[in-house]
Order: sequence, then structure tokens, then C-alpha cells
Amino acid sequence: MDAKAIKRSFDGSGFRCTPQRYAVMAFLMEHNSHPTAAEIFKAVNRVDPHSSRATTYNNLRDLVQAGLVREVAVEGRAARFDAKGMRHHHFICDRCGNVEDLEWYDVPRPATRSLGKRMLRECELIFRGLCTKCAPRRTSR
Amino acid sequence: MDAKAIKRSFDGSGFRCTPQRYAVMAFLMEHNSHPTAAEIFKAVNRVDPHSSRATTYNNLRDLVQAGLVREVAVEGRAARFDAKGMRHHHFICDRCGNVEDLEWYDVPRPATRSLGKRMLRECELIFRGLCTKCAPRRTSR
DNA sequence: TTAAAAATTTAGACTATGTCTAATGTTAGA
DNA sequence: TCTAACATTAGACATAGTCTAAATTTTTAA
Repeated sequence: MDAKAIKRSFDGSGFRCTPQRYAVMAFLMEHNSHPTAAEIFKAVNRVDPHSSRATTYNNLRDLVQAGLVREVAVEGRAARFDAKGMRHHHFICDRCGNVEDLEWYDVPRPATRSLGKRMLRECELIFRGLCTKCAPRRTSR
Repeated sequence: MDAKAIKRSFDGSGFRCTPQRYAVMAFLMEHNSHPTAAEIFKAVNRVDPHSSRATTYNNLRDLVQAGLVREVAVEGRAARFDAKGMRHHHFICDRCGNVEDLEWYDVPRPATRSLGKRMLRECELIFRGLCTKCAPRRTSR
């Protein structure tokens, strides 16, 4: 993949591009499966076992803070992560909890009145239901 | 509040309206602060200490399954709950993690094409930013 | 080049949140 | 009133994630 681009994305983030951080970013950019921290830790260490559990968790937090990675909380399950590439919405499966990307489209903002003194940063659309794997096959049910 | 209405809401849910479950429902209907399970447990037992921790957690899960309560996952924080009264959207504070209700309005559904074989159940809009308490006071910054 | 400072990694202890088990209690309905 | 199904409980357990303190690596500045 584009190693240079990954390294460049760290510029101005306040974080160094260490081998451990690079591995996390590269993995997330190559896989849009929204892995959990545990899955990322395992995957990264399968290739080159030089990132500890603590480092993986710390780095994920740093990357989220730097705005390079997004964390997705799922009810009753471990958090999932994705590289903030193209804008997209999320579909979360009621049954298996998997997170999938859905084509992005503009979302109407709430009325200024109802926001009050709150400072709005982003509007996120989350779709729920059954993913392709979990949806019943035919018209049965 | 409307004790009868709370009891009636259990009809057809497959769950009995026990004192412990009633207490959870009543608390959630009187407070729209989106409390965590731990907060609900404490609050309910302050009034009448007859619900154990396990029961509170079990009942919250049951009530969510019955569709009477909604669970809101927040990144890096404990899950929060609210009674599914009027439809509304959620505002989640980046800084303190508090969840607030925002007036409901219709959300455009994604294109059928991009949904594929997925079965869509609901579209949820989540706003992020700083709540009134956490937003900077004046125009400073 | 090198010494000191800053940032990063690490193992493993620790914390928070939530689930499970097995025993006990309660309720609805025959 | 008896019984089967349902519900509650204490406390052990599981999972996900954080923290600490020491070691390592990188950067800065002389």
C-alpha cells in the first residue's frame, strides 16, 4: 500500500509514526471490517510480533485522538475501529454486532433552536438491522 | 406518575411486572438523564433496597429485549439507558460523555441499492460535540 | 558526536463493567 | 393447594480496557 501516505498522515498530529503505530494504521487501511482492539493486536503481531497489548490499546487511543481513526461503540460488545478514509455511515447488525460501511450522504442538521448552547461537531447516522449474513435467506419469516 | 401505564406496558412483552422491574421503568421514565446501569442500581436501592446488582443488570437487558428501554453505547464509557417514550435523537458530549435527547425529525433512508440484502430496522441519528456544561462560555476560543 | 530530555514501548497488575451459576423465593394457573 | 415456570440473589467469574514503573528509542541541543 501507500507507505508514504500513511507516514505523512502523522505529520502535525503530534504523534510519531512508530513501527507499532504504522502497523495499526496499515492494517486498518487494508481492512474495512471494523476490527476490535483485540483483533488488531492479534493481526499486527501475526506479521511481526513487536507490539504489546498495552501499546496497541494506547496507540488506538492516540490515533483516535489524532483524528486518524474512528472508534465505534457497539452495545454489549467491544469497541470497533476504522481508518477515517472516505466519509461513510455505519450499519450495525442486531444479531452479530458486526459493523459495515454504508455510502455516505448528507444528513439534515437539527434546528439551531433545539441545539441551544451546545457546540455541534458532527452528525452521524447509524443504521440497525440484520446484515447480509444474519438476514433470513428467502422470504421465510 | 402513571403506575397503571407502566404496568400495562409490560403486557404482551413476555415479562412480568415485578417490583424490581417496575422500579427500573419508573426511574427511567422520571429521569431523562440516560443513567448507567450502576446509577440505576444505586438510585433504585436508595428508595427501597430490594433489587440486587445482578437483577438490575438482568432486568435492564430484559427491558431492552422487550423494546421498552433503549441502550446507548458510548465510546470508552459505561452503557446508558432511556425509556423509549417519544422518539428522539441523541447528542453525546465529546468531553463528559453525557447523553441528551434532541427533538426528533425524519431521517432520509439510504438507497435500497446500497443496502443490498440487509434488513433495515431503524435509522438513528447521533450528534456529537460539547454539551452546554462543557462548551466554552463566551466566544473565547 | 554525545549527553540529556522527551516520547514510546512493555509486562503485568489493576479497574470497570457486565455475565453466570446454583440456590432460593414468588406467582399464575390447573 | 400444588406445581411448574418465572424471578431474584450473592458472589464467583469473564471481558475489555487502563495504569504503573522500568526499559528503550528518538530527538534536541550543545
